[in-house]
Amino acid sequence: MLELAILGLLQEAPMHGYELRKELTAKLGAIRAAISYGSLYPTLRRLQAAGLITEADETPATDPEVPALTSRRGRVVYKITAEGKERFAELIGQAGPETYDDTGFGVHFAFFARTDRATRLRILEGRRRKVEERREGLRDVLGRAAERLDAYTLELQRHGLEACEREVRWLEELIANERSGRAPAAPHTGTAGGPRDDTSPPPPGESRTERP
Amino acid sequence: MLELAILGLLQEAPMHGYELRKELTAKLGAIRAAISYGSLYPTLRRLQAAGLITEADETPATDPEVPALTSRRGRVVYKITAEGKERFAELIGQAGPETYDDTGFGVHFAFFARTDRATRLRILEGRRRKVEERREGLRDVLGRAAERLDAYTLELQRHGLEACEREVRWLEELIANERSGRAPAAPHTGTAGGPRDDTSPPPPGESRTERP
DNA sequence: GTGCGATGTATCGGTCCGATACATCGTGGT
DNA sequence: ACCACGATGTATCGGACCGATACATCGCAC
Repeated sequence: MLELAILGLLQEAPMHGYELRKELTAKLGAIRAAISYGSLYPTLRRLQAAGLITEADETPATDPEVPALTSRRGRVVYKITAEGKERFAELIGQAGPETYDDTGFGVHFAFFARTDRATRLRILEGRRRKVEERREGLRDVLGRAAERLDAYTLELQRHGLEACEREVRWLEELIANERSGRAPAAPHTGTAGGPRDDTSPPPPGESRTERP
Repeated sequence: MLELAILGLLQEAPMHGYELRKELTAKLGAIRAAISYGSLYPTLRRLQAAGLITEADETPATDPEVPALTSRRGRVVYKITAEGKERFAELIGQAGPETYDDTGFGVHFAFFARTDRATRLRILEGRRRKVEERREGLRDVLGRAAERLDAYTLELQRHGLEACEREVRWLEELIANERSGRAPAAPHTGTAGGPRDDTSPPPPGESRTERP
């Protein structure tokens, strides 16, 4: 998942590790706490070894009025390669079970602006299915095993069940929006390249949120 | 976290790995998907090496009318030791940052019936603080960086924000209940030993649920 | 009698986290 | 003039947990 997220972010602008972490934390703040360096740096090196990203020379075109202090100390700025973009497209569209779990779905959703509607619908529906299964599991436990469980455990299940129900409702709204062309897709202002699809009118006034 | 959960469950009854997994999945179904064998079995062996659990002879007193087929093939039934109980008490009451993250809090909460009210309150409040911080972070992003983010990312943050708000409300109810002595603590019917505290009247008619 | 799904134990590689270490930059205090 | 401190920045190590996989037996239905 980290790989997908890094590739996605680097498509917006070249960045060094520290910056990547901050952006990632902001973008995925609803999903996970904060990305750790212990996974970030090794992944960066793996990606570079695979030719999906390369080191860019500092001062990435932006802010050229302070060119004097080029390559500020040890910073390593990465940028995505053509292979990296291909890989991203492959990853963002792929449908494995992990695409639908909490983290996987969250990351995919965060980069929905870089996919086409068909993919978005497929992922939204896969996620809905998964959450519905979880919901049924919880209902089962609450129904069949209720007397075996203590009140706190029961309360936990009830809370989880409600969260599932809420998320299913949220997903259904999103699915309906996609189907009717009213997707909240504000075609990103990034460094171009993204599939940027169909007409995409104003975002839904409704809001529900996700916190897997 | 797995260690705490295993120790907690084995306090209710001796069990073998497969059973442990099923019970764990039922009890923690609101928190996490399913505990994997890849972590369960190694943890079991670690716990045994540390003297916190031991192998029990099959046919654990229950169901003595079918004693003929004792030790059904390769099953290894574990039971908790006195040291294990001590360790559990230590773990359930301890307050680290990970006690308040999604998984950690969930596991602690699932075993709330085995702690005292003061500990429950401390954990509930720690969790509330953590969720409030997350909530503030999301509000910040939504406020300050809104125009930099695409509509999907924004929608994700909104969903996350609502989930945080809901959880804080839920936690506040639980805290109020604990304070007023109306905790949903149905002293477990397990194999005794648990701290089983104060008077604990009927569970709250209210229900919210948690799904970290 | 035989095939198949549930029961059951076990290992391996991989991903990610948390702690830790270390160095530099810019700013404010004294 | 000095320096302390917090933000910036890169890096590694051990550990927790997952997903895939392998393998064997039990009990039941056909």
